Amino acid sequence: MNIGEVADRTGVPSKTIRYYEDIGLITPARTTNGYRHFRETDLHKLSFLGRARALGFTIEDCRTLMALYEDDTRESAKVKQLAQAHLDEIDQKIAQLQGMRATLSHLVECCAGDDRPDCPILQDLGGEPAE
Amino acid sequence: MNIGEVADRTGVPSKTIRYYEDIGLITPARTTNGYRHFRETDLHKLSFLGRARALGFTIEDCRTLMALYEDDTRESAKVKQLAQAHLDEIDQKIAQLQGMRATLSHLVECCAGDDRPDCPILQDLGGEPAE
DNA sequence: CCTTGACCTTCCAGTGACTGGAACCCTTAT
DNA sequence: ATAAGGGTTCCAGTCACTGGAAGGTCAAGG
Repeated sequence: MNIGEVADRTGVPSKTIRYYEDIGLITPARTTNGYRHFRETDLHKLSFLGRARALGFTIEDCRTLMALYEDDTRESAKVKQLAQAHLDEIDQKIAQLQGMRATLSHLVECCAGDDRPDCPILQDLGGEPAE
Repeated sequence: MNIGEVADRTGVPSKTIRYYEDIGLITPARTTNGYRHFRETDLHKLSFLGRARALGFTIEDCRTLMALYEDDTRESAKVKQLAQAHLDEIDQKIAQLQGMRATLSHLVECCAGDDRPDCPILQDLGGEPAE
């Protein structure tokens, strides 16, 4: 299978697939004309990567997860630890965004949003405490 | 005032201050020895930038916001529009992260996390639907 | 006067995870 | 013969910094 079809079937763009080969996440075979030749295992790996990335795991996490996936003697504790750490990061990000959201939505509500220059958003950014 | 003190007082790192000058967000004066010389207005701008960045505005948004801040004839509607658009983005990000969080926390809960290899997290990433 | 240490300067490279584009090769159909 | 639609490599750009090297400046202490 060529890269285009793989991209279609896994949802991972060709560019990204080439990039993943570059950084050693996959190692597709080559045909005599130099084209990449993808087997089922490559498809499977790419789908795995796509899902892991969609869950927000970093590339390095994905590398580790793939290694664990292919290791029959793994301890599930390692996987769980990685996932839990990632979950904690997600929670932190959510909390940070919610903090931003709270401040910003308050400011947006306070701003008249008309043709006059008075603006509590700019006042706040300028250092005047918003009420 | 030199860059170090400005960094301390605004909370914006020296490196970042130099970067902001580089991209034209601030234009501090120079003393004869080549050191940057910061006035109160520069401090004020940097604090403004620090707060805007903390709210997650992009650098380009900050540029626009600063221009509006310094424009006495601005229409607050423009500021509000920018802030609202950013708020929408934040909401999208939060939603995306909460989606990840939901899936991941479910998987983490399902995983025994012991010395055995069985792991619903990897099963799911590998394409076997999680229950 | 010399040195030490804490500043400051510029410039270049790297981060993460791609993405866009140029320049070129291969295959198939018309 | 040629055109379309694949594929290939390689280089540059994204965003907002951050780290580090190599060197200039300044105030204090010996």
